[in-house]
Amino acid sequence: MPELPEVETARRRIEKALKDQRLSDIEPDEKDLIVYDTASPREFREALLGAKVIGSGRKGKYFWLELDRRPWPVFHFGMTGNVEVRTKQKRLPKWGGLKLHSKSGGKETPENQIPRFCRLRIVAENGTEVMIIDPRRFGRIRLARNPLSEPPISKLGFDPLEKFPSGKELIIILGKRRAPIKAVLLDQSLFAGVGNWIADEVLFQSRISPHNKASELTLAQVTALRKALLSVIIRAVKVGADSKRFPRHWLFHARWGKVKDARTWEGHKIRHETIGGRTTAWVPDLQK
DNA sequence: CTCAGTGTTCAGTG
DNA sequence: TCACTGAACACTGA
Repeated sequence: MPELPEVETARRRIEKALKDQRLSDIEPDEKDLIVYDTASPREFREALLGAKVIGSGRKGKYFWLELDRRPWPVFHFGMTGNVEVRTKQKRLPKWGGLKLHSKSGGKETPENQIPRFCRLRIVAENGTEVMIIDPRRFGRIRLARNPLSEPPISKLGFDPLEKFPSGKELIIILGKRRAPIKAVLLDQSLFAGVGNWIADEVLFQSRISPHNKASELTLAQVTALRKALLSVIIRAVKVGADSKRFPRHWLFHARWGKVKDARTWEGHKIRHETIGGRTTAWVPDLQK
């Protein structure tokens, strides 16, 4: 579920698992189960093998590991990427000699198997394993000498957990955009890390219709939007992107409810339609 | 069998 | 050049 909170949570988990460790294995060796944008799997492997992890970083939906030498690996989870960490003392078998867990559904992967849809395994010298899981394979990996200063990260806009424009600054930025605010919120060159559910949640909480042209929002609306954006993201990060711990009143819990045409939020009908190329859930009764 | 899906990129249009 | 739109990508689960 990779929007900013999920990516930030993954980054923290990976840093905790690998910090101060040397990397002893990267698998698979040659097969590219995940797309490498700037390096072959072999180059990627060579860049990481033997290097020590000294930290990590993130901007928007990208994150990277800081090593004791360059370049560094940069990750993007695409639509369905995630991470699984194992801190076993005993290593799993080598990739080539084992079958991936093939059971679908919520079944636990047996300890002696690699999880279904695992695309990359990073092993540290103490046996800790970090596995990138990505069913749909929209995830991307690249190498960068300085992730923040080169594309695609250098093209990102404001990360809400770092510097973020004031309401008055936002009015000016949005004033140039004729597209629906929903589409503009998804523009990573403006709001790095905002994804589909966050955009919907933020519009809902600030009571703004996703159809409004960005340039036509009032200062009061932009101020409310800004406040909701920061609070939703900060809160989601605080609970480790665990949606079960999102506040009860969030639209999130209702937007994909089970009964198809009966989804409501406190009695108000939720409408689903495509805006800015993405399915949008909103509450016309409340969002103007 | 068909279709939507928590993202990004690229081609085409205005 | 910029802003914007829609298709493509890969694959599962409803």
